[in-house]
Amino acid sequence: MEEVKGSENNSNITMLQTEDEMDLRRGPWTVDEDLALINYIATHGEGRWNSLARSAGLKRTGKSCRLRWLNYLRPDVRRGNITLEEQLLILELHSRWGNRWSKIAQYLPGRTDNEIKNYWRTRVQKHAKQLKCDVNSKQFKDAMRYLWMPRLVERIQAAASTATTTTTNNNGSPSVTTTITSTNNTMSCNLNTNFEVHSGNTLTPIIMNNNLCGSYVTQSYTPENSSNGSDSFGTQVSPISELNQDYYNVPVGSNNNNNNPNCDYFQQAQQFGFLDCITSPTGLFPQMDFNSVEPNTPWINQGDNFWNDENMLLFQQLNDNM
DNA sequence: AAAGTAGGCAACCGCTCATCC
DNA sequence: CGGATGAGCGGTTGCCTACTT
Repeated sequence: MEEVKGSENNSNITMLQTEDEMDLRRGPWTVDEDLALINYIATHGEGRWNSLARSAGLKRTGKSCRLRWLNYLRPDVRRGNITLEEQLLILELHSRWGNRWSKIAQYLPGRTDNEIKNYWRTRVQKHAKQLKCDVNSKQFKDAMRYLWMPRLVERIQAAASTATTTTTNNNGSPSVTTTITSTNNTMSCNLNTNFEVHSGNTLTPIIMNNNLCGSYVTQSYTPENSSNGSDSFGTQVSPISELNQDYYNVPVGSNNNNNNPNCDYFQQAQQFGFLDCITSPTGLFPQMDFNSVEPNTPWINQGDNFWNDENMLLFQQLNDNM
């Protein structure tokens, strides 16, 4: 469908519009339009979108050109499914900042705010719908933090354990060795980075890609202690995030020197220290043993069908204990 | 196989805020 | 100071596709 701005049914509006405005195109972009925009920006650079649209001969608003460029035509836009690592990062960053899509997008190189927003509105809200609760409710936030996000971590670990045993990155960075061992109280895992899970307590980053990145404080997470710093989403903001405040202001930037951009995301995630917050709170939910993970548990390859009977039961137990 | 339905996503709109001239 | 412009955000629309009936 190719719409032209200015409705025939609204003569008053039409009369007020200039001839150029009436010619403005809407709807899907054509290949020719894309090429025109790309070529113009390649020659003249971006910015000043309204004049750019006119100069490039595009019968589009500057706003439309800007959106098309930022969300689709930019060379560094990533296409394809949101990865597990990206999902994890989105969940955590949204828990901190709410619907600050643009800010969240800064930490997912190549992903646009629109894409993240769409992901949230379709996938995440679908989970809330399955649980019959509001996406902004404490109930759902707890489910995300204590069920969904730990599962994502485990799925990432499981995927890494099968996909990468010993690999060497093309850029010559240190090889990634993935080993998952599970004991009663501790699970150690190397997954781009190293960390440990301590039973019922916290997840403590140790080394970031063979670099010790700042000081990390191990802390216990206590859901009731909401007075100790919580954001608009009602989730815990750990002191670690304050220690690493610089990371908030320094977007990841490009991934052009790394063939595995997910490495960046997960590194960011751990730099935030958010993995601290997604293990079971001590004593409050002892039946949730996130550390005894079997690689072949049914949820690992079930895609979005996360809320199976088992997890629904856990969700119910979580609510009973909160 | 055809029709209906639901989900995903690109694109848009309206609004607000910041910056520049 | 005020207008123009850019940028960001929430919400919505409409198309396409996959799935279901």
